[in-house]
Amino acid sequence: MSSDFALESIEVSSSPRERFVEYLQSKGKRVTPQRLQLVEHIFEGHDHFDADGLIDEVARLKGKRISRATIYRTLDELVDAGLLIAMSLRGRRVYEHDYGYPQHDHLHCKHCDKLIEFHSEELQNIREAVAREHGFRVTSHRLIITGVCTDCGRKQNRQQSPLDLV
Amino acid sequence: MSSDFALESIEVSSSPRERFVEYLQSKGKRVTPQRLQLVEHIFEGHDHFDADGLIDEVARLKGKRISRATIYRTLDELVDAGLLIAMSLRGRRVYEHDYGYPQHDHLHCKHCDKLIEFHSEELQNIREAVAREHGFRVTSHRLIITGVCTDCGRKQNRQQSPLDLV
DNA sequence: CTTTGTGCAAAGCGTTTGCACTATT
DNA sequence: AATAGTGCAAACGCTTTGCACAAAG
Repeated sequence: MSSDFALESIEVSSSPRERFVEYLQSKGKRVTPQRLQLVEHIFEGHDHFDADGLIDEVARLKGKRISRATIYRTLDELVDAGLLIAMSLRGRRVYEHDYGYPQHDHLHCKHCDKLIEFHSEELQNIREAVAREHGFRVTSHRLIITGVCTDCGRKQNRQQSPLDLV
Repeated sequence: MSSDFALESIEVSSSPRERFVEYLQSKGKRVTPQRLQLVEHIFEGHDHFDADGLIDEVARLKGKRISRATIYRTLDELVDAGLLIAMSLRGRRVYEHDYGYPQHDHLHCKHCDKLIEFHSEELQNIREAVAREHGFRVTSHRLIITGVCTDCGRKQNRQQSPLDLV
């Protein structure tokens, strides 16, 4: 409390890699090159991705080869560790960074599949009000607003999405 | 325009079966016993269901036997016809009545998988505001609030859900 | 009679798993 | 040395599809 670095203990800003290592150690799991390479790659910038895309990207990475199985297993661990959030979109799993990101929801363009983030304070209130009303203990929510983004709207939206499944 | 039944063309309240038949005919599709049996069964009361449950139920129905393939194909048609809405939950498709139901969203209990419906007027406003802000043309939205329902909460929530995927 | 729908079984797609081998602890 | 992780390929669960036969228009 009276440390020179008191503020640091509130504003811990460790890297995703560090957080993941901590998590692994706290669970008695091992720190492997594959796991490290994956956290680092995933947090090098791109935000929304699926396992398949990741497999492709990682395939042409310099380091150790990483198998499909390990990628799926590591993604689960990153979700457990609170570094990633998973959601289901068109029947496949999509991941996004959780660590260091403010709570948000998504606009989903059904033409180009793009995800646009937004934040709404009021949504939090709705969530609480509804939960209270139904005696429900909330752990999370997911709001996806589906439609057509500006770019695709301009393209006169020629084709219709075959299946309107959100 | 000057018909005796001008009002009827605004407030048509036909049954799901009638609507489906209209839809099929308008598309040049055929009205088959399987399709009719399915609409009727689906709109006989139960609200949220998946293809598998439907297959089981239909299996012990008196009428014509209906194959898995036909059930999947007909569900797609019912969605196209605007009678059902499909959503993805834990990686599987779940359907619910759209025809004759007011717009609503869901609380999803991750223990017992129950879906509870609720309606929020404010959510519509959020939706519009966000869309306007991003130049997005909205066609639909889906809000799922995940947590533990009253019943499961009482049972001291012993076990944790293995995968927190919404 | 033409054309679409059905049932079957096989294929597809994303994800998971069993197992022998490798590597971390 | 003991135990957990990896890669591989096979298995899985849900959904879709190709094809020959049946039936609606």
